[in-house]
Amino acid sequence: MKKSSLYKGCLEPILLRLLKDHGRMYGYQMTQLVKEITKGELSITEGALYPLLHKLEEQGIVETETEMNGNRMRKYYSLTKAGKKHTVNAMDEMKAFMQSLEFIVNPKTAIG
Amino acid sequence: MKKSSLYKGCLEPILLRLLKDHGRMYGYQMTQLVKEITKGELSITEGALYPLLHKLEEQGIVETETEMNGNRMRKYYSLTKAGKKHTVNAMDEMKAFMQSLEFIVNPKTAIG
DNA sequence: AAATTATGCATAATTTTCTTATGTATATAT
DNA sequence: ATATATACATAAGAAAATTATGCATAATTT
Repeated sequence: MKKSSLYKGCLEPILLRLLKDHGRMYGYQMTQLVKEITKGELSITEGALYPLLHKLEEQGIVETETEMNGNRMRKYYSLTKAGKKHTVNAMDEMKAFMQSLEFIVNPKTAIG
Repeated sequence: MKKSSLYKGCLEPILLRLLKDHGRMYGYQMTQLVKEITKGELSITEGALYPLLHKLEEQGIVETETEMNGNRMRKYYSLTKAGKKHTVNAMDEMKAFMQSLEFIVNPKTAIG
C-alpha cells in the first residue's frame, strides 16, 4: 500500500474485507480491485501483499487453490471457516477505528 | 496508539488535527483528549507520542513553549506557519484515505 | 520485429512506525 | 503508606510497510 504511506496497519482488514465480499480472489486481482474501488488512491504493493497473504494462510485464516489461466498461474485465496469468524471481529475493530478517525477529523458531524 | 495496533501511520495526522483544532496542547493532554473523543477506543502511547512530537519539531512543523503548572512541567506544542500549510495537505490526504476505507468497507453506502 | 506494459507470483534488505519497558519527578486519593 | 494520576523522556525490540529485485508469460505499442 502506498500513497504517502499514511496507512500502515489497515492492509490486513482490507484484504479480509475483500475476501468476505468477493469470496475468492488471487493476489493481483486484489491489487487491481483496491485501485479501482479507491479510484487510484490506494495501491497495494506486492512486497506488502504476498507476505501478508502467506502469513494469513499459516494462521489458518485463508486457504489457497492454485489454478492455471492459460499459461499463467493464479493462486486463489479464500476465507476458511475460522477466517470468517476472525473477519467478523476484524470488521468490528475496523469500523470502530474508522468511527474514531471520524470523531477526530469531523468532531461535529460524526455520529456517535 | 494501541488497540490491536491496526493503526500505524495515522498518528501524525491525528496530532496535526488536534493542534489545528485546539491551537496549543501539551503531550499528556493529547493522550487524554484522544481517549475522550474516541470513547477509549484509541490510546496514544507515550513511546509513540513523544518521539513523534520531537520529530515534528525538528522538521519545523511544530514549535514548543515550556511552562510550569504548579511544580509540574508542561511542554506546549503548536503548529508553525509552515506546519499549518503542511497540515492542510495532511488533512486532505487523511480524508482521501478515510474515504477509501469507506469505499472498501461500505461499498454501497459510501458517497463518492 | 522489438520494446514496453500488463499480468502473476515471490523474497530479501531496509526503513518506518509502532509497543513495551524503563526512568525520573510531583500531586492526589485511598 | 501505597496506588493512581500527571508529565516528560528514551532505548530495545517488534511489526508492517517500502523499495528493489527476480522469474515468467501475454498483450500492446511503436
